[in-house]
Amino acid sequence: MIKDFLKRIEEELNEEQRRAVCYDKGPSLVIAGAGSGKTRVLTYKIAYLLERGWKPWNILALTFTNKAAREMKERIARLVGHELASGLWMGTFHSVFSRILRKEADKIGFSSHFTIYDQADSRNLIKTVIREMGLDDKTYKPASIAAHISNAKNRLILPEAYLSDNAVRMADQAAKIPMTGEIYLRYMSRLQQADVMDFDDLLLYTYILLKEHPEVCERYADKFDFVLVDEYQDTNYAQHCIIWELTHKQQQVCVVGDDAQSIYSFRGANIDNILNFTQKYNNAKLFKLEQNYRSTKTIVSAANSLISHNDRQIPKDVFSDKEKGSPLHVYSAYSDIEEAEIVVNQIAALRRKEKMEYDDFAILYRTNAQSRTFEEALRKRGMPYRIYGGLSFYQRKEIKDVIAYCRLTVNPHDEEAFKRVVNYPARGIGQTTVDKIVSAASTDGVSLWEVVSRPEEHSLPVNKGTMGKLKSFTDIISGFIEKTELMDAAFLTQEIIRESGIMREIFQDMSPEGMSRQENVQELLNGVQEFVSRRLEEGQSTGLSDFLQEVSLLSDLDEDESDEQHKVTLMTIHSAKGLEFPVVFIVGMEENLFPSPMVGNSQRALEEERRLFYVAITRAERYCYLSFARSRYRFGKTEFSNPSRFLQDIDPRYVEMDAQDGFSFGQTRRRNFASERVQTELRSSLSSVSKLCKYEDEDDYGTSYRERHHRAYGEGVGTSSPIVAKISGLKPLGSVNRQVPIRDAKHDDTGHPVVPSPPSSTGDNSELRAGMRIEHERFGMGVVKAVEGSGENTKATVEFQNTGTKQLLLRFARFKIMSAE
DNA sequence: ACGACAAGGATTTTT
DNA sequence: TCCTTGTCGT
Repeated sequence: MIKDFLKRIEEELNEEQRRAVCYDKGPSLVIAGAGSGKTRVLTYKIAYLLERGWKPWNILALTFTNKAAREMKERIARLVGHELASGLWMGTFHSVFSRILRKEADKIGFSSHFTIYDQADSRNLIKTVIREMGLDDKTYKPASIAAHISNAKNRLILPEAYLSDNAVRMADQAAKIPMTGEIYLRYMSRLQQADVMDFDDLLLYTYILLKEHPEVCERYADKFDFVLVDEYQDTNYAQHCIIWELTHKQQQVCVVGDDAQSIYSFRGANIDNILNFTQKYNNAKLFKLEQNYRSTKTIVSAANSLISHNDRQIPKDVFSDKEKGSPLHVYSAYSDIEEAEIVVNQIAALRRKEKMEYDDFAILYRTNAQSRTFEEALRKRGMPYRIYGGLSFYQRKEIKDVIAYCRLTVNPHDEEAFKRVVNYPARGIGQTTVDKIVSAASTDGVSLWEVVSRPEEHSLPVNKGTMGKLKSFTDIISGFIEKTELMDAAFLTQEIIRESGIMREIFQDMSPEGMSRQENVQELLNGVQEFVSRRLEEGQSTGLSDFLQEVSLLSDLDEDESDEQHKVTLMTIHSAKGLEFPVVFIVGMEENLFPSPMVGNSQRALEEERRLFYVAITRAERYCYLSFARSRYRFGKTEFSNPSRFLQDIDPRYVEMDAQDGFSFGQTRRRNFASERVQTELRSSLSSVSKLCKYEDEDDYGTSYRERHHRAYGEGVGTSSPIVAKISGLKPLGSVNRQVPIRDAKHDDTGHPVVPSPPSSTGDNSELRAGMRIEHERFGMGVVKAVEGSGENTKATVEFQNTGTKQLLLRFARFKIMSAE
């Protein structure tokens, strides 16, 4: 068994990768250059440990995204089987820690059903606190205070320490926000009061738990015999410290990352974690994966020459064995409109000459605002495209509303959820009433829910009519709470949508925006249903609380690959990290845009922008185009700009200038001033043209009617375009998904909640034997590997063609037997 | 309590 | 420009 695996390692990994995989004699740092097979090393390493007899439940693997965790789990399952892989402790920092925190919740003053505030909730609460303290929210800007607090949490500074830290005090004084510490203190106690944590708390409290309860710390440190961390360059101080607490005793930790791709400092990531790792773990072994399997020699060399301008980095020599390839092309455009045209022309030319598909191209930019001109240019040419960025699925109002009801049901003390839905749909409970509730709550030191469910005891000064309205609201929520034990998440969510009045509110609005809201809610219901089916098959609980735990830490729904068309990709460089494309256009290479003007004089910040550029270049497999515009429409008027200094950071040997116009780094040339009016006129005529043909040839266009409406109404296509893609595949409204009968549910006897019957399986599955081929409703075609257990607990191990090996509880699994062989 | 209008602000965003 | 936020009037 292990022999086979070693042979596989021999065949599929290069020498350095193999060394990194097989090293298990202590801490190690794997510096993985761009495109060097980082994920491959991580997955093989975990598989190797399993083959060597380490137990999956003793291995902890941490990632930053759910997607990364999921993909890695799948790849490991393919190597060692689903059975072993499913026992791994693998997930995002936040999801793994929230799991631990729920288990140990009583030790840190929370219940195991605590809910989670997203950034908006947290900001709202901070705003409330600022106002309650009588401070001016022009001086104390909630967003900025929230950033200060988040920073403090990421650096493990509690309110008490914050208040007594002199350096911090001076800094806040200088910034004219001396009360920040007090706001922080109140904010924290308010969260605890509501039995809620924000994203940063999931890290902060995990650290506190480990520090204040040595026996707990020891338990987990002993449990996790091996800890692996992906994207280590993006960890913050808190994450670093937690990892240290868990690993310093056993010293079995492997962190993987690339310091050259550290681009999230604005979210607290600290590049020093990776730079100083070998000092912190002083016998740590360093591996460098330097062979790039993605890009041409020229692209790799160009990227190297760029990044060599950074001082703070781990020396490495990334190289490629691929063809030399063509140089990076730099285009100079007169305007942003022309820049877009150049890009679009180039796409057309390459498609023709090199037989490329639209999805071979990516247009990468520094800021989302730049997408528009490209969108218009692509649309004008009838080229299909997809824009990532903008509002994610779970940030849409209608989704947040439903989730807020769910949160309130699971944790009625959740303040932000309460405020969000107490008057939605409108039930005549206005701001004044809410203010009274809040004030009564803070006088008595209880939650809003506590006040409204026992108004007499907390002397709530409202009139009879309002009291009645509050009563009917609490009755609705109490009704949901009673059902949490009886219904699964899918049924309860439907119930919530129906009984809360959200359905009436949303499903009568037939405007295009209304339709899209309906579809989103529908999509959420499908998601809950999928969650429930999956958990049933895996024999796990399916309550609303379980669903909420998962969904609170999800940023977007899974991408639906099935109806994937060939489309040009438009996204920010940040969101392109980890991806690759045969052809990459990096646009807007201008001073005042990239590097961002926000970097100021900070060397550190400038180096991060340079790393961002490095990330952008290294996304390209074969061709990389850079472009800048000498004039750009920004904030309503035309601005002139100079080429980015970063263009000079690339060794000219790897760059080719656009023939028609070399570029100078001096002043913008005068002809641009002369053409300002022409540009403006051109712009308005173009936009009117594009208005005229807006809905023409819809089917061939990148965005559908609906997608454009999302944007037009500020709902964003978003990272959500996968969702939009899903939506367009949905049935028109009125026909409702069979599994989630919103309409039909009206006829249910809602007065008597029942335990839902599990999804009916397609027939008697007792016939199932190993070797049979089946077609599963969601997982597709598969072969039965084994059947074990009896009666209700009969389980089958099935190897699916595309989705890996899964264990199914026959009682719940939905599949058809295709053949006996 | 809600719609209409004005003013101000405007990176990047894995959880 | 375009989006969010706040104020004002009904």
